Amino acid sequence: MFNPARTETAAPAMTGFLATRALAPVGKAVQERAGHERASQKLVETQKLLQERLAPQRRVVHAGDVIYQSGERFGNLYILNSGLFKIVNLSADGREQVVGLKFRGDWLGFDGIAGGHYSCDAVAMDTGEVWVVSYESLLAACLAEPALLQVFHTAMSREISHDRDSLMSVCTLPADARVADFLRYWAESLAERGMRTDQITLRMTRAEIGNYLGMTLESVSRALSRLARDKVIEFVEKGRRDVQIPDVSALSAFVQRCLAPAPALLQ
Amino acid sequence: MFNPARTETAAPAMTGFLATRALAPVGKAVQERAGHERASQKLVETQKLLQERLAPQRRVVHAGDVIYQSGERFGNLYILNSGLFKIVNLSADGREQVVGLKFRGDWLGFDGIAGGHYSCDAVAMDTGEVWVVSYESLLAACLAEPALLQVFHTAMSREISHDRDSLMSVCTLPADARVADFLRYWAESLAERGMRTDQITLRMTRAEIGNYLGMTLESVSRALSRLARDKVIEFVEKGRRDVQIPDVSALSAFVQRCLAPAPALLQ
DNA sequence: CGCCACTTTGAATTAGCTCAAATTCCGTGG
DNA sequence: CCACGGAATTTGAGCTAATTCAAAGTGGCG
Repeated sequence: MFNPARTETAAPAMTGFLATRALAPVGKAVQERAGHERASQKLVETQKLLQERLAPQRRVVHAGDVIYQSGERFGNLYILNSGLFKIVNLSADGREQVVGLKFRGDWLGFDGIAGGHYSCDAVAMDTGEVWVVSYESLLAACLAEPALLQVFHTAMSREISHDRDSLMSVCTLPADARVADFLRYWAESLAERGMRTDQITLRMTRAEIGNYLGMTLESVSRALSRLARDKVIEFVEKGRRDVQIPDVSALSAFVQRCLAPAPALLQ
Repeated sequence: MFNPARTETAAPAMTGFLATRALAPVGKAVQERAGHERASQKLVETQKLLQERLAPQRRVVHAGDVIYQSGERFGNLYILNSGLFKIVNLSADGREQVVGLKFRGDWLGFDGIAGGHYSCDAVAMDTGEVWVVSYESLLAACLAEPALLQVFHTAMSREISHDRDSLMSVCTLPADARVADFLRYWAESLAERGMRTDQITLRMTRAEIGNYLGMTLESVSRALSRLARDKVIEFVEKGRRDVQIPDVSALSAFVQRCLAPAPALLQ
C-alpha cells in the first residue's frame, strides 16, 4: 500500500516523455545505439498513447513503498514511468523470493487478473513515478482504441518471455555467469530505455541480488569480485553500489567463458 | 511445425466438453473435490465460449509434433484441449531449457505477441488436440464479446503467476523437494481439469524432468527413489513412468520436511 | 530374443553454501 | 567536523548437497 503521508502528486515538469530527453543515451557502438534509440522512441510513443487515452493518475513513490500486496483485491494495473521496483513472491511456508525487477515502461499487476487478487508484492526500491490505471477503465479504453490493446498485450507478452529467460538463466548458468548475465540484462534494459549504461547503480543489497538469482549473498560478492578482477566491470571508488560497465559485450563473453567445458590452459 | 502427414481432423465424438465427463474426478477429500469440480466446470464453460465465438480449427497432434518454433512468425494462439505439451527455450549459445509444461485449458503462443515472432518451441509430448486461433480473429471476437477478452487475459495472467512460482521453486527448494513439488503441481493441475490424480503417467524422461527443474537426471531418479522409500509415491509395478500418489498432501508435507532446519533425531 | 534407450545406484569430485571474522561504508549525533 | 555504531560487504576455511563419471539393471519394441 502507498504510505499516504508520503504520497505526492507528480510535478508536471519532471513527468512525461520530455524528461527522457534529458537522459539521452551515451552508448558507444553506433548501430547498437540506433537499436536502442528506436526502442526508446517506441517507449515514448507508447507512454504518450497511454497518457492521452487513459489520463492515468500519477503517483510518486519512494524506496520501500508497497505498490500492492499479495492477497489484496485486484483492480489496478501500474505502468512504471521511472524508478526501480521489485516483485516478491511469498510462499505459504514463509519462503520469500524476488521474482522480478521492473523498470520504466514495465507494467505491474498482471498477476492479479486471473484470480481477482494480486499474488505477489510489488515494492519500490527507489524514488519513482507510477501511472495507476484501473483494469476496467483500461478495457473500456481498449475498445475505443485497439492500439492500446496491443500495447497492453505486448507488455504481458514481454513479461512472459522474460520470466522464461530468468528461469533458463537460473537453471543453466553457474553462479558467476548468472551474475554477469544479470548485469548484462540490467545494462541492456537501461539502454533500451534511453538511459546511460556505462555506470549503473545497483539499488539492491547483495542479499537481494542473490535471492533473485538463486544464490547466497556471499556468492554474489565473490562473483562481482571476480568480474572486477577480470576487468569486466569496475567498481566506482568509494562504495560498491555503483558499477562501471565499460563494455556490455564483455559480460556476454564472460558468461560464455563460464560455460566453456575445458579451460585448456596449456598446449 | 505440424507434420502434415500426421495432421488429422479431430473426430467429433472425442472432442469438445463432452469428452471431459467421461474422465470425471476420482478424488478423495470431498471439499477438495468440490473445489476441483468448480474449476473443472469453469474450464468447460470457457471452452464452450471459445468454441462458440471463435469456431477454432481443431488439430490432433502426436508426441513430438512441433506446434510452433522459436523465430517463426507469430500469428496464432493455441488452446489446449487435451494432451501434454512442453515449452522449450533455446539460447543463442545452444543451451536448451524446458520452461513450461502445459495441459488442457492452457494456452500457447503468448510469447509471440510482443516481438511478432515466437521466442520458444512448443512441442507435443503426447497425442492431444489443440484449437488454433489467429490472434487477429481473437481480437476481433473480443470486441464483440468482452467475456472472451477476460478469458484471454486470465490465461496470460495465470501463466505469469505460474512462471513466478516455478522460479521460486527452483531458487528456494532443495532437489528432493523440487521433485515433490513438481509432482504436487502436476497432480493438482490434473485435478483442476477433472482428471484422475491417484495414478499419473509421467510422459517425460528423467532428463526432461531434470532439465525443467534445474537438476541432473540422476538427481531426479534419486529423489523419486527417496519419495518411494518414504511411501509418498509408489511406482506401478512394471515400468517407472507411472506414479501412484495416494495422498497429494503427503507431497506438500515432504517438501516441508526437506525445508525443516534440523532433523532433531535424538531427545 | 536381443537391442537400445532409459533408469538406477554407487563412488568420487566440486560448486556453492555455511560459518566466521575482518573491513568498509554511511548516517547520526555530539 | 569527527567519532561512533550498525548494516552491508568482502574474504577465508571447511562442509555438504548435488554433480560427474561409471557400471549395472530394466523394459519396450522390432
